[in-house]
Amino acid sequence: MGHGDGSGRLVSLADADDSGTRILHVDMDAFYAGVEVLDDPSLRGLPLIIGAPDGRSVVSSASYEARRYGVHAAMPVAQAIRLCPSARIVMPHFHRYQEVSRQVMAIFESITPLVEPLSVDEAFLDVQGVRRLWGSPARIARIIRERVRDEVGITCSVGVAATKHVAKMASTIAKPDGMLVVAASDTLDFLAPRPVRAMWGVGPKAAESLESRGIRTILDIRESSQDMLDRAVGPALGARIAQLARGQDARAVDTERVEKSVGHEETFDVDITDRVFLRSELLRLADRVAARLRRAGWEAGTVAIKVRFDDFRTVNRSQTLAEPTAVGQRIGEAAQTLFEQIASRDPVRLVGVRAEKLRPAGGGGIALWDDDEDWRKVEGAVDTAVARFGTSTITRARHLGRDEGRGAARHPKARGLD
DNA sequence: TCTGGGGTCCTGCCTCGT
DNA sequence: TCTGACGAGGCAGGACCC
Repeated sequence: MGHGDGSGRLVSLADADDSGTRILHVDMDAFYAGVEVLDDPSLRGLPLIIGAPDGRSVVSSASYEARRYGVHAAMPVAQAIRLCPSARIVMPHFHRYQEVSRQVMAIFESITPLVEPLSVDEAFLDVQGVRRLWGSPARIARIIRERVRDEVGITCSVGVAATKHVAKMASTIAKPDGMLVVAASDTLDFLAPRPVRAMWGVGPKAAESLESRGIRTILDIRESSQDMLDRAVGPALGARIAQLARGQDARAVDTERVEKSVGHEETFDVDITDRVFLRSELLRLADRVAARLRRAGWEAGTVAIKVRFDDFRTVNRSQTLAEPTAVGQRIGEAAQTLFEQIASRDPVRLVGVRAEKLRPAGGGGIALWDDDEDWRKVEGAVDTAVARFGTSTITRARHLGRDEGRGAARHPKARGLD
């Protein structure tokens, strides 16, 4: 287990017992704020709020200096400014965060091929198979922390444990800039005193329901009947937390997670009653969704919309399409039809469009590859597609088969590009 | 006081086919 | 032909995560 090192950080001792561990959870510290400091060192040590200063935006990330004032992610920026008037407000630079994220993930992948990114700023690593190469899991965790700091310039926290759930909890406790190793034999003692809310998957509602029944710690979960847990949080979550509380978590590090839906939504600066404008916004969002689908080589089987009214009431509508599609116009028309089915004419603060039930594109079209071997599917003929993107950026083009998505038949115009 | 945007998963209800 | 049971799948809402 770990200890405080006097700086407020939690760092496991060099000879910490890591027996029975194989999973690392690595989490960047206040990632967006860290990247902003990296790019502008004059911000170091200042309370930073990452988020748009106007409109209805919320805090995307806050530096630890700002967090001391009670500022946290998802809080309205206006409220954050009231709590910490001296904070510097920085507009988010999401592309830059993606870029730094790729650097960090590349370090992980240079250590082990078993990397499961959870988001831009965190990942699970399974290091069982690379121990002979790099050493014990705790040693690998130290190497990663050093390399991320030295090669990228930001800090991260690492949890080392036998399971994903415990590794995740350990990294949270170790934050910021810390590391916590939980040997397999220490798992139950580590979990026992923690509040139920600390478990991954237990949010405010589930925690409230458990606490109202006197279940406050993970030990309480362990000592509760399955029936009681099921009544509190439902059978699925009840079964899961019962297992996790006993340190049982068989989930492997999954390197091949596939997207199940793709969507875009937008909150307006002011609430909108103009139906024509709202319909055009749905079409615009549908175009963006469709473009992403085509880039990824997917088609949508279902289109869903989300409408949030001025009183924050949220309505979802979805429709399964007769034919899957990645065409913006068709997704947009489906979205508009769903929108018309909503009777309320109250002012709208948000609309969203989501493509669900994704499947590989197989309805024909053209696949175009670029220099980076990224490919996108384009509707229409090769002539139009190649002319649209220019031969300088296209290295290969191929007809997509109707059934298999990437059929082999080649258009004469694609010859020479392949 | 004000509540983003991108997702996943679960639950309950309903319809439909067998 | 009618009826009830049952499972599958569609749909809506909500909790949760970063």
